[in-house]
Amino acid sequence: VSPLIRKLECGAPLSDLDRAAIARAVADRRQAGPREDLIRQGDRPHAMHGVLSGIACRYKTLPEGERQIVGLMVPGDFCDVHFHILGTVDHSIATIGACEIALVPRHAIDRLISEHPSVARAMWWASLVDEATLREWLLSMGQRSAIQRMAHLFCELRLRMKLVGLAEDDTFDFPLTQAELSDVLGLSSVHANRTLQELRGADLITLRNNRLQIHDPAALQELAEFDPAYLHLESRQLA
Amino acid sequence: VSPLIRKLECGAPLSDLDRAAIARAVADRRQAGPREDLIRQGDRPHAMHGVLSGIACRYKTLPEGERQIVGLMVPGDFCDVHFHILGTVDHSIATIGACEIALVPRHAIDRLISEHPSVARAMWWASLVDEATLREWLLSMGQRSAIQRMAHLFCELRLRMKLVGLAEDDTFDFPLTQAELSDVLGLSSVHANRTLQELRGADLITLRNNRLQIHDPAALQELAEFDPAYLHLESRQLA
DNA sequence: CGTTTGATTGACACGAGTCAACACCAGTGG
DNA sequence: CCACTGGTGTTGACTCGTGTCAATCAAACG
Repeated sequence: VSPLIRKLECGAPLSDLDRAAIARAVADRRQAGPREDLIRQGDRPHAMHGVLSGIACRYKTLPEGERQIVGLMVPGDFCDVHFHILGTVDHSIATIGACEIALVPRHAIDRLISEHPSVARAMWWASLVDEATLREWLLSMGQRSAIQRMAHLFCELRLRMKLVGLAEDDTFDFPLTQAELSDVLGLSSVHANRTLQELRGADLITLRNNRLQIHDPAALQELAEFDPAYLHLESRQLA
Repeated sequence: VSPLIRKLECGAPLSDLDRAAIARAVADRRQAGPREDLIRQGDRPHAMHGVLSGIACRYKTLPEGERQIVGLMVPGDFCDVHFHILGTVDHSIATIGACEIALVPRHAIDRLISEHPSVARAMWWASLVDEATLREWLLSMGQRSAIQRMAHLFCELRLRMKLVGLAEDDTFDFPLTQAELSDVLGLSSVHANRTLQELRGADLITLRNNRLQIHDPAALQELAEFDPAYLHLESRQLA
């Protein structure tokens, strides 16, 4: 099954008809290379993007070039459910590694939403979870130490990947370079490197060949003071 | 006019009928004292809150008690347009100083939205602006220095207050204590104090008796690297 | 092969946190 | 009227987490 459907099913129960309609809407796909901008700040996007494989990110930059990644999209996530309301976009969206992207034209979204209320509700749920995640990241950034932030991110990604069936054995693809990881966490890349080594040294994780393995999820969650409530999973797919 | 109507008008043009419907929906008011929790993490709120006067905040806390304020609501802002989709709430909402709060029962929201599409669109616009603001705060937290963060916050509040007509002469109510300000910015209260004094020393602002005056908005914006694009104001009410 | 990109390490600097003391109120109650 | 209080703001001294700069190393790649 498409991860997009899997993800939406977490937000609302879907009928076979709903699922079929989603499948039709996301039939148009394209491959995107690594580090490719999908949407640039100021654009007026005409289609919605959904991530089928790989990881994409939202980011904002400052005049001097400092970059902050303000969101990660894993398979199953939509990038821009609602941009047409705001006219222009206030941030950019780019792939991290290579990605497969579903393109949903505006009229297809509109039809999907108006004809399938459950799907509309599920997409609404997903965007509220995104917003809650943003708040949790802000909490992290403001109050957690570097190592806690990093641990917290890994805990979050573990659950999000698990949700779409991509985290067997607490191991999943993690295509971010350390520089990108530091842009997510608001650290310098040097410090990100040292923090990563601390986590490795404590035998909590292994990161090799763009695969991240979490050895002891419970210990990592305790270190991070991770509480999954903000993901609103309701135990539908946890473990 | 109610600040709630003023704010919504920025998101979509409203007819007299729309305005009257909003006015009816927000007719039920209550006074809230300072530092009063309106919604607690885990609650299932049954009514929507709108701020009529004063300032309220969203916040999250860590087990050890560290608090991060993840949003400020000024007059005209709704606190929880959409909570019913998610069941429980993942953060708390509290007043800062004394506030006047409009309470809108669930059924009134539903009716407002279904019978007045322009209002629905405006509320949607408002919640997308909230989300964009969250992203900007995350950028601030990750990449801007303490003094830039503080300057940026003041620039943002100036525009948001102006939007609802509450920032004559670039001066507006600012009821936050320094401790609360530090919870917004992710600083210690000592450092917040010193940063504030730096801004005062540079003759950029005056903060006295819970009133904030911005002497030189342009200079403050330059210091903060403030770009108002994320507020999506479209020059409807700027100056 | 050289070239490039990403990871790693060390030395050092600096922004921000911590702790503790003190000042300045606005209430409050004796 | 005046001590006493508790909350808030202010200051200094010191610590420590993170950033910066620069060199080196490893792996990928044309």
